[in-house]
Amino acid sequence: MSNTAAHILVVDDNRDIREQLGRYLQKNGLRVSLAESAAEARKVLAAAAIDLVVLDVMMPGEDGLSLCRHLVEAGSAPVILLTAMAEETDRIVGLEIGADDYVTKPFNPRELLARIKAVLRRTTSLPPKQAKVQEGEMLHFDGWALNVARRELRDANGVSVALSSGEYQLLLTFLRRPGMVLSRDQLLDLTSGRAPAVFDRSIDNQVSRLRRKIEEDPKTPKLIITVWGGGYTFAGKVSGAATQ
Amino acid sequence: MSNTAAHILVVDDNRDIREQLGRYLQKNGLRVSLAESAAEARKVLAAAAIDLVVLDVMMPGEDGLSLCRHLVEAGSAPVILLTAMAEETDRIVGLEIGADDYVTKPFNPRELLARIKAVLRRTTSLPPKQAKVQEGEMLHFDGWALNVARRELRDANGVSVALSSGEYQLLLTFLRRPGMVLSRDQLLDLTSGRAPAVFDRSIDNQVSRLRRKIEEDPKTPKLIITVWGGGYTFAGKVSGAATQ
DNA sequence: GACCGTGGTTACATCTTGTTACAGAAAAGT
DNA sequence: ACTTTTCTGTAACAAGATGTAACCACGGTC
Repeated sequence: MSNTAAHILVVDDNRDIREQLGRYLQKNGLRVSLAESAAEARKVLAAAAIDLVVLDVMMPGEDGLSLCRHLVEAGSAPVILLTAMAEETDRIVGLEIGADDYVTKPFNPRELLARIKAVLRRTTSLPPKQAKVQEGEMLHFDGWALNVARRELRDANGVSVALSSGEYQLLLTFLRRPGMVLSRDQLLDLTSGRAPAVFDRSIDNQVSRLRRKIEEDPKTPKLIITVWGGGYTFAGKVSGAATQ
Repeated sequence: MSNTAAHILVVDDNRDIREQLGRYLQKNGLRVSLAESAAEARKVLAAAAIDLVVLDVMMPGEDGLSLCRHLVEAGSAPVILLTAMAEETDRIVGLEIGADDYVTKPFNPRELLARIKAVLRRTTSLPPKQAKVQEGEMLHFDGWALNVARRELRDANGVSVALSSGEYQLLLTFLRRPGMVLSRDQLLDLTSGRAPAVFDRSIDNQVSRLRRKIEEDPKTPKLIITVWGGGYTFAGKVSGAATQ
């Protein structure tokens, strides 16, 4: 869980609701931004790191559902829908589109807060893209030391080993998620943000190249372990891990 | 995302609800297990890889909320609560405890399905059951030592024996449930999450392969014992057993 | 433009795992 | 006890996944 308060964006065309809700959330320890339209919301999203969006479905101009779909597809932030309609259809549509939750108006702010926290708990339990690099952050594993800011890897004797940016990115991705099995698609997304091609073997190759540099015996890897049919996992002990 | 259907556990003391819901979910491509009490649910959870639990809050015996709390704390599986009460208090309590969502009875199965999918989408985006492997967790049995984090098996002399992913997974499954008789279907589910094929002998083969590596005399196994007509059981003494 | 490092693609050897087949073992039937 | 049926062990095979060398395109340098 992050040590800084989560940043919530409230999108609602009704000023009263928007501001009252904003105050309530702020009072409960959250950082809050407000937007009165989908267009304004997009601007905020582009300019700030938003952890969660509370979104009114019914708004003039661009529909809330459309913005919701966009957010989900882009994976930018989890969404809780506000809907004035008690009709199931709309709520279900919202969830099917991929909203993380919804609340019907009129809503109890305490309930909305609980739902926000529930969604955040799931969402932030595993970091999204990549956290910002701490100043001078060092990651140690199996005798190696990675200086994150300098992108420099040194062995137990302090000898520097050059990493290409792809190798660095891959290693960092592993070190931030030790013990977790990451699929090739996830690795591709996390290292380069690229979508997988049909027969994409680029990750396999990067893994092979990285192993050649950090494994004692690349033929029997002890650090980057293959999970057959699943991907790869980093099996080494990582210390100085970033609290992300 | 997994390539196999998600496995849902429905816990409700009302037989009609339980079975109707089970059928509905199954018809919609999910694998389903049923339990009529919290106690039964715990058994199923120990014996199968459950991806999500749909849980009635009000049940005789152990309260649903108590089981829910346990599940959330252990990180075993996400939970959707079923509550008969429309009262906000209970719903909020459920969310505050850490349930991933709730649905009030009487519920629309289609909505529940949408919610299940929404929760699974979040949950499976990064592997779930993957519970936190204890740092340096070691499992010892019959002179062997399995380092869980490193996926490394060593014999009494410290000689490392290479295990394939499947063998490791199978061994871990046994070690976590010593003395318990596990059917082939359960083992298949627990090791790979796969549903059994019609004449599925893959587990037999994996057992055979694992025996070849860890049994002194694979012809007369002492550790992985066949239960005729029942499955297999691990007969060795396991120490350093994990909280699972 | 030649040179170089990087990283994706291709190709092929190798490894892993599920399937099949058949022999043997255990239970059930007679 | 003998036969039949069912289940299990495992060798052999095949499909699919992975490791990696080799190749090539691209962008940056000099």
